[in-house]
Amino acid sequence: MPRRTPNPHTAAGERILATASELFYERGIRGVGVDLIADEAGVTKKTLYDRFGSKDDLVAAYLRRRRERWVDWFSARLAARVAAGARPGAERVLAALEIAEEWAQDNRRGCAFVNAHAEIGGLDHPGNAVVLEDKRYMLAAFTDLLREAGYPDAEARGAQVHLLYEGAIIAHTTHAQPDAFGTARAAAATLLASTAAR
Amino acid sequence: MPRRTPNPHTAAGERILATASELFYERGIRGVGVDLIADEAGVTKKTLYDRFGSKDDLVAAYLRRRRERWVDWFSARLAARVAAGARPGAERVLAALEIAEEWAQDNRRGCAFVNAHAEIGGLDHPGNAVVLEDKRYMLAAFTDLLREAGYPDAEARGAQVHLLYEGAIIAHTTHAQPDAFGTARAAAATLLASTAAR
DNA sequence: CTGCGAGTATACCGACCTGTGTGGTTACGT
DNA sequence: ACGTAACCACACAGGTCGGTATACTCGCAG
Repeated sequence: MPRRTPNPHTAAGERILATASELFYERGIRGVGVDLIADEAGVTKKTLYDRFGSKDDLVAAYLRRRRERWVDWFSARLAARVAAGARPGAERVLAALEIAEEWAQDNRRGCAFVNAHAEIGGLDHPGNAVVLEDKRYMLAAFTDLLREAGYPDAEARGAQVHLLYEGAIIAHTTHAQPDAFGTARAAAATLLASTAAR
Repeated sequence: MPRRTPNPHTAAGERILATASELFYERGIRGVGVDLIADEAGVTKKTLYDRFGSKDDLVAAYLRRRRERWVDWFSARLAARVAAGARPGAERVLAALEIAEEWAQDNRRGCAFVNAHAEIGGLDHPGNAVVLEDKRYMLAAFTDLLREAGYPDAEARGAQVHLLYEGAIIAHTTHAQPDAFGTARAAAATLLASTAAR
């Protein structure tokens, strides 16, 4: 066989992915058909299938793209805070949670990976790996921030902060708590102060 | 008008709701058609629409049923722990998190309300109210547990524990953390000890 | 015994779904 | 100038979606 899915990185492929990304996030994966995506992208279904092979693969590409964007944006934003004087440890963790809140303001449908995981039934879906990748990345981000500050229990505390982060996204998106990220930051501050005071 | 959706509480209606509840949770709301539900319940589509009016209303009924079941099970389980000697405050909060973990073991697709919220696009969907209801209930459950123990900052600490609870469910179902609920309990213990020690 | 609600079976509707196929056109590199 | 990749337009397949319609049977309470 030549190539199963040749190379999506063409002008039309880019448009398809951009369109699909917005539609998938806004209306849900199952709520969007490939016809609509092709139409909105100004492309025929033929081209879509030539570029991406299947809807499932397009979904996986969407998740990868979204993850890429988030990682770039998040790390750049965090680096800026570091450059602006955020000291290692608690200060940087709280900054990370502030950045997450900032992002959540513009993404009212919540975490794309949680949503995708909810919509994707089968475990064999090519998108599931990306979902897990994202969650593990954020977990590692928090533990790394604590480890670099010399916290002896960076693993444990990082995991705890990670739960606060995930919970805040849910509580924010479902409107369960009006100031979910503020709550998360308060909790994180207490947790990290408790360690530092030891 | 006589009655928009007459009365779902008939023998067939019960079978429909039971079948729909399992299918909706296991395969996702959008992943299940009304034809399948009717078939599995041994009922015609006519009957299904006579009982529930629309798929959206059936979805709302599913969420209400699921919430009812969870509230009953959770509160009974918690009452048993109280009867077994769990003291007010941290002990009961940790017990609640243990109960949630127990429940999560048997519900591998995670929180039905989070999943539903992810699948339901429009804010006008009759199921959205139930989702919010559940989240607010669990938030109140934690704050109540702390208030009854005389915590001065029951509101704030309860909200923080609620985030840990929501985060643990996400981290557990996405396999982001192997022992998400253990992590949540450790964090909750630290938070509540921090208050008590003050 | 009669009236009625509940449920049955079957067929249908228009719209939508993912995916495939056949051709024709444009643009670009060699 | 020629080949090739990318793209277009159009049509179609086979199936599912939510929802409706007609007409029949059954059990039971008045």
